[in-house]
Amino acid sequence: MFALVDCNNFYASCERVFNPKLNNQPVAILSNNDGCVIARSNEAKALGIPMGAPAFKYQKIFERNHIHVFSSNYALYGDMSARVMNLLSEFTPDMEIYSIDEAFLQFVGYETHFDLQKIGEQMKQRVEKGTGIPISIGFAPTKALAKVANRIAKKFAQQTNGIYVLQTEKQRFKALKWLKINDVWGIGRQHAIRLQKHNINTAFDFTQLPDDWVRKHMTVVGLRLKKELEGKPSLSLEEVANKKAIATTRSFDTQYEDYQYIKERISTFAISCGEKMRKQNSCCQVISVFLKTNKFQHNAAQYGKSITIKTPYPTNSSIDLVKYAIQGFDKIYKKGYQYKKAGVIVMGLIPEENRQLALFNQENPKHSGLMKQIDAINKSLGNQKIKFACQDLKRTWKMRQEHLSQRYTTNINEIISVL
DNA sequence: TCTGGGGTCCTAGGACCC
DNA sequence: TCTGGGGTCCTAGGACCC
Repeated sequence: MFALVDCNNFYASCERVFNPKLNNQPVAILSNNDGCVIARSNEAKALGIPMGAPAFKYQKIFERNHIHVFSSNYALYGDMSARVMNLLSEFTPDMEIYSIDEAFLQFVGYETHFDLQKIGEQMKQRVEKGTGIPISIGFAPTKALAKVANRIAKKFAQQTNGIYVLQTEKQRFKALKWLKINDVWGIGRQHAIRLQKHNINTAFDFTQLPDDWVRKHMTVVGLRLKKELEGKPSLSLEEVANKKAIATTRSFDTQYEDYQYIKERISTFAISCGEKMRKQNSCCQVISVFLKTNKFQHNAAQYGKSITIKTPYPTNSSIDLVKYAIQGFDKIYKKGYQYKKAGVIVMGLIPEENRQLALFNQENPKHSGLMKQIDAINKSLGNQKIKFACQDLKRTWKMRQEHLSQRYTTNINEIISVL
């Protein structure tokens, strides 16, 4: 059996742990740059704040309804997530951290020997007592059905108390007939539209389609999903943690045309990718750079391009990354456009220790030691203490974060105080 | 004025190999 | 008349997730 554990309104719950006044109050969390709403408490959902709502359009509604608005505080959410995951891992060695607020747990052989409902109650208690974060749990024979069970646990929290075990065929039929097709995990907007055209309106309808049709229109991904919903496990637990691609991309505070400005941003993004790679001991073999104008500015000239560059040898040296990123940038930058967003993505990641050496092109052997020192200093003295000369040394680029809460759990100066 | 960021997987098609 | 067969690797683009 699989369990899908999901933190309820995770970001909003994190804010509430350290600010109990927010309990039973509407809370909304904004994306980077305070752009749009990416998380809502139940109260905020009830007030009709949709996911992805642009903050500036909803300003009045926030005020009128006394909605507590926060900027994203990833230092806090990331740390709280690690605590939740840590507690969950006490219950089984087989765990896949699926996202910042979700994990799949596998219980092999438990169904005959243990009462899953009881285990669920223990997990819930442990996490809520240990972190203050409320969770919902769905148990089922496959991952996709565990997702369904979790949805039921949450939707009917009054009856389920946040835990639902989906085990019998009767339960499965009932659940699939209840679940709308566009709410199925793995069915996005495009597929939902096509399926609805064919009069497929529930998860159950979907499982009645012929395999060939699903395979043809939705590839093996769709077919696997169908099997999963039928109760035949087709997705396994994926415990490996290392990422296959790493990205640093940002929207700018406003539009920029200036070559030097954007070049500095690209350099900083490349350096950030280097830091992230070194953290997981990876090197990249490919680096990709993109930039684009503001797609919402309909009367302005639009331009967007990306370019992919192979590095001559696998690297995670910020010095090299900046060099190749700028080479790419020079090729795609065009004068005369108002740029709003850019990014650097590194791909083809391989473990640092077994990289293939090149015959003629070698990484400067001094880089690796240098990077280690820079990382160590930045870690102990604060991020960005050491910058590269290609970065803006005077101005510190800042995201708009007007409603940021404290880093209660990761910074000693911002620890909660009791008066 | 203001509209996020970071991921995964799959397929088709082209270039290339023997 | 008939012009092979079996691969790999890479990339762009599309779908999806949180």
